[in-house]
Amino acid sequence: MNRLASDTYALHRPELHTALTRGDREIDKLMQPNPRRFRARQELAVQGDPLAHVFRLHEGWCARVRSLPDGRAQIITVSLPGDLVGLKGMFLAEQVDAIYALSDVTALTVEQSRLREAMRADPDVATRISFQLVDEERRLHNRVVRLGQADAGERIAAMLVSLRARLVRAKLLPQDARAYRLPMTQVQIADFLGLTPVHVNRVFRRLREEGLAKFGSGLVDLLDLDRLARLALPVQDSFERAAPR
Amino acid sequence: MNRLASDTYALHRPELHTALTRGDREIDKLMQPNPRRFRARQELAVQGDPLAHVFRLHEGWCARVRSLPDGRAQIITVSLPGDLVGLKGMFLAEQVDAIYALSDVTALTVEQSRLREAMRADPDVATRISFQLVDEERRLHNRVVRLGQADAGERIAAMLVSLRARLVRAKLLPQDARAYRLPMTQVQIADFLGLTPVHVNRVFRRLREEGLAKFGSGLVDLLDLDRLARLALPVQDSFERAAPR
DNA sequence: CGTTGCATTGAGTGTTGTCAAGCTCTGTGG
DNA sequence: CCACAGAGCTTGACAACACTCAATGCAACG
Repeated sequence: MNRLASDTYALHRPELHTALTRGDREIDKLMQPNPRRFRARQELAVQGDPLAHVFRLHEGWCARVRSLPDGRAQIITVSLPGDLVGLKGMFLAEQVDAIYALSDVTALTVEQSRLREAMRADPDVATRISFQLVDEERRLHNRVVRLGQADAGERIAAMLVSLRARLVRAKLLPQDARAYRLPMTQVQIADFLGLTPVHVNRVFRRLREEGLAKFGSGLVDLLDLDRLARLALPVQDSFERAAPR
Repeated sequence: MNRLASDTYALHRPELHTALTRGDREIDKLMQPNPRRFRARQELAVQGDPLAHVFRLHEGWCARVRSLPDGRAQIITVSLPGDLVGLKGMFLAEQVDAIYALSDVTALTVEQSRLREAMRADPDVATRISFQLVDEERRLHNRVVRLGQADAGERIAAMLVSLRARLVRAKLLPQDARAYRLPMTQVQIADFLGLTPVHVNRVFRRLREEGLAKFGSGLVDLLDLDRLARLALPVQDSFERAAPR
């Protein structure tokens, strides 16, 4: 079954579409049949671990976390179902970050070496992998812009809006959905945005008071999506999206 | 002539070494023979431009800049001689950032379409390109950690130390060099680090007063490299480096 | 029912930003 | 040779956004 929706690659080079679609399918074929399961708070990969395989997230969210010796921590990226996780490890000798389950997770796995071989044998697989890397890079660029320039309100608005957009792209939310499950604590959100939990909480309150969004029990409701989107830095990521699946 | 030094890929998967070396050479063969020249402050690519080719920086530095409608700007990455610039454009439909010459620049170019074809035809080229993307991603991860967690002093120290390391890796500086040309104004440094120029200046003064570094006329001198490195967040990028060349 | 993790709020502090002025240096034109 | 303009650097005084510390409430869970 091809899980790739027709417009998943929209806004990217159309001439790559067929190669990407096929490459994606080929990668799925390489995956080991039995998915691995992790509970929330478990680590899919440990900081320092060489990490022998690549994951395709099936259910649940996970985060790449860098912990500093003094206790600070930064969540670098959040991965959603459909994303390929751990590609970087195919090329680098060390795993410098932990990969952490934000919720219960199921994921398919493939040996790094197998995927590397497939990449050499099949140009479509190579294209698909490069595409995933480029897409992550695009999101990281946006993230750098926001961490560098946005204040707390803008950061939070941007996060809420862009996660929603990714979920929609990944067909995990209907086009017009306004609420979604956000399986992150305020502490984790703070680590993601480079703020303190206390301040995240205050901004949440403000958004609530101004009728922009509602929070509670792992759910967000973006009451006024337009104003939130305007609050978020006008960073070009209306097409922020999860990896195709 | 193979400009690839033997240990350029050190700390990365050794089994990739030959593929990377050969892929790198093949990419060089695709480059158009006559280099393009840009003056400092000129744009190699304009925000919005579709950007038809990929650059290999030969001399000079350039920066990827995102400008916001309200006047804020963020320098997302800095590229040094040897780096491949504009790979992302091979996959994405729009150029959302400008690429800006920080100094006078000469660069070789290759048509995007040609490089894409080579990527499909030659697995080593694909490996080399994926490697470059992974390497950029690694640096972006470090950047996110610093923008999220580091204070002004840590950010500046990290920048000085890591640029030095990249120059050394690219063989543009001897292993033990302490001073180097930094072709960026304090305003540009501020935009790179997400600080204000005024504050950058204050931190520079502090570093000067404490005998950690000296600044002047486009030159930095890292007087006390050890202490600077300790000041910088202990982010694992002692192997921060420019792309191989 | 304690305990534990998470959310919430207040009061006070501090790092960084804002505004504004003056400085140095360089190049240019009178 | 001097006057001037412009770009970049430097500094001070003040304001603000975000952080720290601390306490409380509130679930979920053993």
